[in-house]
Amino acid sequence: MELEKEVRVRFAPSPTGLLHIGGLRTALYNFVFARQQKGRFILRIEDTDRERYHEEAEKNILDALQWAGLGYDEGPLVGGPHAPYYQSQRGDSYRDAAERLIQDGHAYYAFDTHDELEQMRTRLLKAGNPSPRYDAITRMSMRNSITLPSQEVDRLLAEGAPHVIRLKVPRRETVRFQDLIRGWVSFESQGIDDQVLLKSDGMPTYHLANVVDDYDMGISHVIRGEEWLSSTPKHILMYEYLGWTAPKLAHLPLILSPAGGKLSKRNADELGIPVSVEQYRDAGYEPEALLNFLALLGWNPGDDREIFSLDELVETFSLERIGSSGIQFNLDKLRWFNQQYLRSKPPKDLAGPLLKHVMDQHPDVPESYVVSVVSLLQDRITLRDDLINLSAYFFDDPAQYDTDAVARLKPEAPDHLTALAHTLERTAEVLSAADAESVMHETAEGLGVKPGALMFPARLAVTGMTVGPALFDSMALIGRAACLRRIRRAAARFQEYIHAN
RNA sequence: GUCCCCAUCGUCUAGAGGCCUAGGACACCGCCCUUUCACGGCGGCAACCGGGGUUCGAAUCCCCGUGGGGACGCCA
Repeated sequence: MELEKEVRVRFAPSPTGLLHIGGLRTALYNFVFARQQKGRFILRIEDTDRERYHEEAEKNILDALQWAGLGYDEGPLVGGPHAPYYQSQRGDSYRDAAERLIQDGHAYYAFDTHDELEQMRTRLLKAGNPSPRYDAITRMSMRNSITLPSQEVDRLLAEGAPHVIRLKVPRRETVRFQDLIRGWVSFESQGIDDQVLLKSDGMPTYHLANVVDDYDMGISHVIRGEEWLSSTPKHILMYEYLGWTAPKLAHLPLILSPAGGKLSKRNADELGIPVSVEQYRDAGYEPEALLNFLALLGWNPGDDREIFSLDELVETFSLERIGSSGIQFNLDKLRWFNQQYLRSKPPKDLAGPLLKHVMDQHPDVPESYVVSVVSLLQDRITLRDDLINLSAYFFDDPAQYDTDAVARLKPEAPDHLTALAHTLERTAEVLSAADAESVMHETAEGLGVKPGALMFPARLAVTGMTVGPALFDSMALIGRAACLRRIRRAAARFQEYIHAN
């Protein structure tokens, strides 16, 4: 029986921009798999592209992971046995590997300039080759250590002439590998470019760096997006030439835009879909909801369960149950998940943002009052911040009234409200919901109308709106004095309105 | 264009040859609950891309088409 290696997985983002929602899903799958297998989750920063590097991007990625609660076992800030976890600081191992490949005849120096490469491409294009590539045939007409005399090569190298190191992809060979999600995948080597391994600035390309690092760091499973599937044969070739066993591979299906194509920044913005994790955080989404939603984007438990905490995910997750087709992003579903999480939390836990907001205007409002408001509102919000928009009348008398509703008011409404105020005035100082209800009934009876007929103007008077939580509960919370004040004021306002029309 | 991957309701999916009259969830539409709105409950609409095989039998296996996606950088 094969001895199972310790599970070590990595999330390897490139600090070129904000952490993408798809990146978070990749991180999540890696994290969950590691926890489940009692393995290690490693964060590695792939900062080999000095042109596109942004310092803030790295911070953004770290912050986003922390917000989501995906802690890593080894990586920036925390270090680990394979530090550094920045590719820009691991230069030597890449250079060594590249030179070994050259020694063994699996790679070569190439001295072509950008212009020469461009010329080559247009030449091939003109010759009717629709996809020009630097392959086994092309390389014979280029300036590299295969075509140039060895003295010339030595001279150029000694001179410090700009050069790259390219992988010497074999002419005719089938490269096969087994993907944990897709099964056997095979490529013919004719279709594979002589990939640049080491750039002229001395930095490795992703392809070299990821192979060397994954080996050095003892990565057992590479779980990454499907966009890497077509470059995997190059990696397989390198593992083979370097004499290393390749890690197990799992290529995740891509998250697609409802408009078609990858869920790119531009693509998504047009549809109003946030694409960076930061945007979701700022919009007020719960990290648990986002993670839960993301987990189900490509994976499913095989039964009807949909709500999973991170721990439950760790328990239930399996690579085998990840699908292989692309997934269209659905913001409605995420909003639904968010609602589920909001409803399941104790009101106290949701009060934060509202409390902060209220404190600016009303420093004297007790926290318990805000929590009561939350418990009244909690079932009817999608985002935590909705509380702020829906709760204004619990703290201030309505500044205006729903205009459509005012227009629908019956002529007798102001009198009814005045009667209601009279009844309310005679109740106890501390108003309970039951009190509010009997006030309503008593008034209606005295007026000879159905209580329902009174509810509508009363709600409008007290809240300024036509919808909201149970009116009696709301009145009890708002308090007798404020209700009285609001009802009287509304009676006057409504009277004016009716006269004017 | 070339190579690779994929294909069940509008969307996410269950389905590993008979359990399928194809199940669940989101969205949408009704009804109930609620003196409002939501929540909740009940119900409805709605799919096996097409064509060939294999088989007694195919959503499930194979082939071809079509469609979608990805990759074709000294980016990752």
